[in-house]
Amino acid sequence: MKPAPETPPEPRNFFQDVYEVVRLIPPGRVTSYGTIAHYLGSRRGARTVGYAMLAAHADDSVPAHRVLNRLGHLTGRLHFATPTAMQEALEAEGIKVEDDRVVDFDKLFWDPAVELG
DNA sequence: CATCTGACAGACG
DNA sequence: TCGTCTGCCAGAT
Repeated sequence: MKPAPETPPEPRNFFQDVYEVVRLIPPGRVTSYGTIAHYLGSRRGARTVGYAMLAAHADDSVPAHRVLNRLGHLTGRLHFATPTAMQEALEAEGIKVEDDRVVDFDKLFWDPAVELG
């Protein structure tokens, strides 16, 4: 048995975990920060998920444009290359966006806890 | 080394 | 019903 002086119960990389889940979001579908946080075990860690998305910019394989807040608003659109990049990326997948909000957000919602098991 | 901020969400008065 | 505060985690100053 190792003393594990600096090893928390589960040192899982939150960011890395977030990236994997986001990568699993199928085209034409969307999810929310809170849902991902909840799926990862941090119920109130939605904020950190948003922060992870910010860092995800360095990774093209992470479709950050499919992650919105719980209201279906494009909260992170200002963080993209251009203010309209996020909306255009969504529309390119067949998702309608009106007034910075995803239309039929409920129907397009993708819940990892349900879709993945 | 201490403090604040940030792409959120839920609880409380 | 609305406004305000706390919780979460990592990075920046």
